[in-house]
Amino acid sequence: MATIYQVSELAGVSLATVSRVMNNNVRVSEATRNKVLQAMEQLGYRPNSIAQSLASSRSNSIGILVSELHGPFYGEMLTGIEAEFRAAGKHVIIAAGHSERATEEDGIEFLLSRNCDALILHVEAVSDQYLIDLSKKQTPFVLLNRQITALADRCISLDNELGGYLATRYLLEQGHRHIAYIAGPMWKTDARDRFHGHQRALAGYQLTAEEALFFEGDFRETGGSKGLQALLASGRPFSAVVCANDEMASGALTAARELGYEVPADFSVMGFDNVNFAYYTYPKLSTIDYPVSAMGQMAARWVLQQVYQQSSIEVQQIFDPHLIPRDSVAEAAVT
Amino acid sequence: MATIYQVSELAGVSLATVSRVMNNNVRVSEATRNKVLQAMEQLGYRPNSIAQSLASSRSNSIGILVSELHGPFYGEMLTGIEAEFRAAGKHVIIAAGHSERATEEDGIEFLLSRNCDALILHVEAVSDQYLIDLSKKQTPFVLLNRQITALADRCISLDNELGGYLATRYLLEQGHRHIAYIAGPMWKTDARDRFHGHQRALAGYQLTAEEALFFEGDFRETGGSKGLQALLASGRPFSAVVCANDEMASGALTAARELGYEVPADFSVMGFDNVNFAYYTYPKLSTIDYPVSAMGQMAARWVLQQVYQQSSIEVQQIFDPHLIPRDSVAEAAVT
DNA sequence: TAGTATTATGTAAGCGCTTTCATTTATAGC
DNA sequence: GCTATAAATGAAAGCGCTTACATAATACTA
Repeated sequence: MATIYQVSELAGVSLATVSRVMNNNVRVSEATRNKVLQAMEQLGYRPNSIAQSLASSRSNSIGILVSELHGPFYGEMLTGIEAEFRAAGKHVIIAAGHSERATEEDGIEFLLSRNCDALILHVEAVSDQYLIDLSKKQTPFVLLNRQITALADRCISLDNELGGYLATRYLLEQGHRHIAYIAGPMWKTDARDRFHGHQRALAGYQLTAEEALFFEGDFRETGGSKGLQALLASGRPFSAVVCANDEMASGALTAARELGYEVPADFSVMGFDNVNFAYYTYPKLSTIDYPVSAMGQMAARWVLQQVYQQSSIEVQQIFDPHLIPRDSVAEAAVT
Repeated sequence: MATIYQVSELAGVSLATVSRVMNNNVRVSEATRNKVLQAMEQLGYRPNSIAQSLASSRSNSIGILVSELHGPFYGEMLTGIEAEFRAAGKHVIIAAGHSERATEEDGIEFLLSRNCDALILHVEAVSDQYLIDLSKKQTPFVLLNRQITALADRCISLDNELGGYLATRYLLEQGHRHIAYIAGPMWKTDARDRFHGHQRALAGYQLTAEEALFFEGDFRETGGSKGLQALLASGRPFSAVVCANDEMASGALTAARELGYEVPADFSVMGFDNVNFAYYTYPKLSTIDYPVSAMGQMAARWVLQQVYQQSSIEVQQIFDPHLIPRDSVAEAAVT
């Protein structure tokens, strides 16, 4: 591989000049620039990004930590991130945290050791304090899908409360008055926020959430099926159930079918997230869209703006979810 | 950040010695090693991987090019790859090729410019010749899910023909004799191979594929629904349809329902790939499992073995698919 | 115990760039 | 035409490591 030195020789200029041409430094005359460009072409020169990084103390790499690389969610996020950085000539190093504290901390440590210029973190298990401490170190980072007051300016998240509100309001508008709720693990902020939105929507109709119609699930399919069974077993009538995510909604759908109920004829089901398979369930799941790709892209922009000084870029920190009506919700029968 | 120099000062040894303890070079006495380790600890020293790379001309990074980062397929693959490399202290740089020639070549160029030690490529649009040319350059690479004779030793792929065979044989075993086929784009090798497997299975029962019961789809949902409509319109009776992938199978399922047919009562449907949502369709899709995560892992091992000389590692190049029976296939009614 | 083979450590030359500072060359002002 | 100023280029010092090669310390042999 040709080096900058060979280019400089062939072009008959100094190293420094070649470097200037590469970095589009203004201080090069047209004539020289052309000579250099031609020499590069001729040698098939490609800069050594490692050497560039060492000399400039910038790796042009951004570390991404997500919980999983598979699954319907993170792929979308990565897509948004990668596209944005690729266009900017930066590259992305990925690591998986598997929602476990030790693995997440490990992953961050790993990315840091890779000299990333910045980090985009989607972490669940690590403590707020850990992140606050991390923020005092060198490497800047953004947090996706997490709100920490002390770090508010580096958080990009969804208005989960609004999403919860929209889901339940939709059901109310369809005439439902007895609405069951299958929540996520309530120690997770987003699970709590979604439920609060649910409560607010009910309050708008002078209703409150009934204790007997609440089930705390685990954001997985089994949580949804267990939840539906528990709800049914409670004996309290309901005409709709909102699930705090699509996995649980899918579980509820399956359980309903197995128990001989028909959705949405017997009761309606709402999901949350609009993951890819929500479209493949039967009936197709009505849900709340989580604009995860856009949020990933925005995280990338935050980095571009804060770390690489691309100041023209606008950053939006809070995203709004919106309703995706499909087939799993119907109007309530008039009682 | 502390440098190796500061460590060496604190420990009272030379640069070289510190470097040796880092690289676990044997030629260091216990006493010195401990002194150095302690100094590192004390300074919170972390080696600068960029400088290491420049000096050793090894970046410890592996470039991954996949078609998409989202979707049910590539995430699994990346999971397998990342886990393997992470454990080996290597890192992964990802880029998306979007199944377009220019973007794929671009992506490869990009990864190359990042000084990757090796590449793992899942490319569809780039020509065989391009890859053969690439193989003559410095950077080694493995090909996932692609067979090129001239590059056989760096191909890791699924036995698609076998998969196609298994799918159809299963249907035959269930008593089906009139089996329709919705293929992928026949210019793609895997689509062709799967179809050949189908033919071989039929031949085993002294049957041949009927022209009228063949439809060339596009591996997408719409291809499946259009395909089913065309098949139905042909007027030829069939009791089962095998789709060359799960997306098309899902499309067929939806179309069947919309046209008033019931699966598997009216006819059975087979998919291929076993992507995550295959479990969420109704009825749950019987399909052929594509061990994509294992294959990703194997690609990573190939790299570890070939590029980083971890010779103890075994590499398997051809993977076998296997049958996943679920609910979309039933026994054929006796005629 | 001298002489040799080993083993442990140090010295210093890069790796391929960026960037500061100094120098040369062109442009302008009078 | 000569100085003052700006623009273009060059020289060279790193960036933080690895790795020959040289040297010093220790162990082994006869």
